[in-house]
Amino acid sequence: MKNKKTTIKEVAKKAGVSISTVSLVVNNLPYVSAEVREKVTNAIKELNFYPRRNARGLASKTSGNIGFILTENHFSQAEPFYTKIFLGTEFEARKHRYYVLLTTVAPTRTENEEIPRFLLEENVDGVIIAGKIHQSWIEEVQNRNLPLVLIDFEVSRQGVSSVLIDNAEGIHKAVDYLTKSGHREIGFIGGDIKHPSIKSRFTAYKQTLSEKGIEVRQDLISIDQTDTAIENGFVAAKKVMEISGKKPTAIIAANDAMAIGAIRFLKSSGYMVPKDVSVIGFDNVDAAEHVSPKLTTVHVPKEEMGAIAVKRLVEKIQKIDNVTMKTFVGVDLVLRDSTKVLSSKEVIPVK
Amino acid sequence: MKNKKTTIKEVAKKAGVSISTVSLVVNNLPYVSAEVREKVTNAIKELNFYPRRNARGLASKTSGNIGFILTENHFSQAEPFYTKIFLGTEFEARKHRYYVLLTTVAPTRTENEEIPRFLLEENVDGVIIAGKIHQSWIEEVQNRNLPLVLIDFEVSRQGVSSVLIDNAEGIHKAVDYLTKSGHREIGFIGGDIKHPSIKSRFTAYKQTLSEKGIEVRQDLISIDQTDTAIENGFVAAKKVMEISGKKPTAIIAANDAMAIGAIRFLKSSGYMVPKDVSVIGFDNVDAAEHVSPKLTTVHVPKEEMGAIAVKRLVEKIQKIDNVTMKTFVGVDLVLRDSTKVLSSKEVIPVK
DNA sequence: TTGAAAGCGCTAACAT
DNA sequence: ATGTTAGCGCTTTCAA
Repeated sequence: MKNKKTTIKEVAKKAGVSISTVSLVVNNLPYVSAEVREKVTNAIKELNFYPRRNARGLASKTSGNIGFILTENHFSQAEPFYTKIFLGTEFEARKHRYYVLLTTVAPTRTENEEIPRFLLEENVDGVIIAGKIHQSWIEEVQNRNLPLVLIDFEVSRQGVSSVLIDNAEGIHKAVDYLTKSGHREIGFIGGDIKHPSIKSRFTAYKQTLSEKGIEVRQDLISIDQTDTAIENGFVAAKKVMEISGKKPTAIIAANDAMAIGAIRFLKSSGYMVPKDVSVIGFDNVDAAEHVSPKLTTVHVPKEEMGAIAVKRLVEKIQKIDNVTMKTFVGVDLVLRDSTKVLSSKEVIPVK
Repeated sequence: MKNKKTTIKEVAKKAGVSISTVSLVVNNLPYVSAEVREKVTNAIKELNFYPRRNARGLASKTSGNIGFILTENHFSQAEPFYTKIFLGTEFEARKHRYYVLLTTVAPTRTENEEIPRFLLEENVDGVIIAGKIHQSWIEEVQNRNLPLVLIDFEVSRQGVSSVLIDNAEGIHKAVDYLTKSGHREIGFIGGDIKHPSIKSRFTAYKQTLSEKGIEVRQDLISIDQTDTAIENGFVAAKKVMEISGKKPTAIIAANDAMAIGAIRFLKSSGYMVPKDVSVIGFDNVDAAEHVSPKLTTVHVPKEEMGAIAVKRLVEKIQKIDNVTMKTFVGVDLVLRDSTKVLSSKEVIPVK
C-alpha cells in the first residue's frame, strides 16, 4: 500500500556509490567507469527508479515542456487548421521527450490581459506561437529569454524563427492548372487580408496572372471580408458573380472555408460547379474531401508544420542550432471534382 | 539583461516578513492579518513575483498537470472524435489551472511497452483515459494512487469514474424518428462490436425495435466489421442491401463514418439517399454537415464530455468529491437531409 | 573517475 | 498570527 517512489538516494545506497554518480549515469554523462555504470544501472532496474520531473526541474532549471500559444479565434471548432498544427506539435514533442502546454490568448492585447501561466511559472523551455498574433506576446516570450518559433506568421526580429507555407507556390500551381485547363477569367475571393498568408496568396494570384499575360480584373476580386469563414466565402462569391462584367469561369478562394462558402452560393444561385464555375480552395482541410463536389485545393501539410516547428525549437533549446531562420513548407495542388477542364492546352494529369 | 526571476525570499525581505507568511498569502490561506496580507501583496506586485511551478511541485508533491491517455488508433486523423474530446479537456483544464499532458499507447499491451513518461516522472496529479483501452493501463494508473476518469469506456473497478454517452437514448431517438416517419424495415450496420459504445448502440437498436413490435431481422444487420471506418460502412451497407430479402428503407449506422461509407455505397449502386434509403449516423462529427446529403445523426457533445471528465477528475484530485460515479451525457437527434418521411404517423418537427 | 556538499525555490510542520 | 526550520529529490560545482 505504501507507494513511495524510490529516490536517487536509495539507488546510490544499493549501488554503493554517491548520488552524484547515479545522477551521472541517469543523465548518460561521461567520466563514469564501465563497471560503476553497470552497478548503478542494475540498481536502477531493480529499484525501478525514475527521476522526478519536478526535482530535476528545480535543480536544473528546466521544465521539459514546450508552450504553445494560439489566439482564441484560431482555436475554435470552425478552425481545424491550427488544431491540426497543434496536434502535429504534440506528436513531434513526444519524440523529443517534451510535453506541450497549450494556452490561448485574446486576439487583441488589452491592458490587464493575463500572461500565459506557463510563462509566469517558468514552466516551459521554449515557445511556439501559431498564427497572427499581437506583437507584444512575442516580446513577452523573448523578454524571458525563451526560444521562440512562429508558425504561419512572421516578424522581423532577431531570434524569431518561422515555419511558413509556400503560399506563392500554391497559388502559382492553382493558377497554372486553371490556365492550362483553358480558364482565363479567374476570380479571387479572400478575407482577413492583412494576415500574412492570405496577403501572399492574393499577391501571388495577381502576379501569376500578370506573368501569364492575363489582365487582373478588379471586378473578379473580392477581398474585403473581415474573416475567412464559410459565410464570408458565400458573400464574396456572390459579389464577384453579381458585380463582374464577363463572369469568371473559375474562382480561387483564399482558403477552403471560403471555397466551400463559394460553392454553396454558386449552387444556391443555379450555377453548376464545376460545369459553370470551377472553384479551388487552399489548405486541404478534412471537409474538402466531404463536400460535394469534392474540393480541388492546395494541400498544406499542417501536422508537419507543427512537427517542424518543434524540431526547430528543440534545436534552439538544446543549443544545437540557434540560427534565426524561416522554413517554407512546400504545397501541392490536389485535384478533385470542383474544377473543370475547358480546353486542355497541355496534357493534364488527372488522378 | 539579467533576467533572474524574483523569489519568495526577496518578497519576504521587501515586505519585512518571513517566507512562510508570503507562502500563506500566495496560496490564499487564512490566519494572515489583513495588514500583513496587504504588505505582502504589495511586495508581490512591486517585485512581480510568481512562484515557480517546479519549486512548488517539489515541495508539495503536485505537478499541476493532468495526464491524458489515448490509444494510437484513436488519435489519428481519421478519428476526429477523440481529438474533440481531448480539446474539450484542454479548455476545461485551463479553467482549473491545470495543463494537460497528452500521450498515446499502443492498442495492445506488449511486454516491454513503454509506460507513459508522465507517470514515471510523477508529473501528473490525475489521469483521464479516453476510449477502449487495455485493462493493464488502468491498473498502471491506479497502482500509482492517481485519480482516474474514463471517457467513453467503463470498467467495474472501485474508484474508476466514467463519462459515458447515453447510447441507448440516442438509438432510441433515431429508431423512434424512423418508425414515426413510417419506416419498418430498419437496418443496422456496425463494427468493432466489442467496444462498449458500439455494443450498447446495437443492443438498443434491437431492443427499441422489439419494444415497437417490429421484428429484428438478421438479414438487415451487419456488425462483423473489425473497425468503424468509412470503408467498413461501405462494405457493411453492401452486405445488408445485397443479402437482405425485403430491402431496408432505412439504415442506422454505429457511427458517422460508417454512415458516410454506407451513403457512398448506396449512391454508387444507384440507390438514392434518402429517397430509396434513409441513413442515420451517430456522433455528429464535422464531416456530417459537409457530406451530401447532409447526414441526419445523433449529436454527441464531445468537447463537453472532455470538460466533464476534467471536472470530475479535479474534484477527485482536490478531494472535493471522491465518489466513484458514471456520468451519462445526453444526446440529440439532428435532422438533416439523409432521412425521408415515408408516411408521417405523427407530427414530426423538422427544423 | 568519484564523492561531498551546496543549493534550486518552494511548502509544511512545528514553535512561538 | 507569524517565524523557524527541515526537507522535497534532484543537479552541479568543487575537491579529492
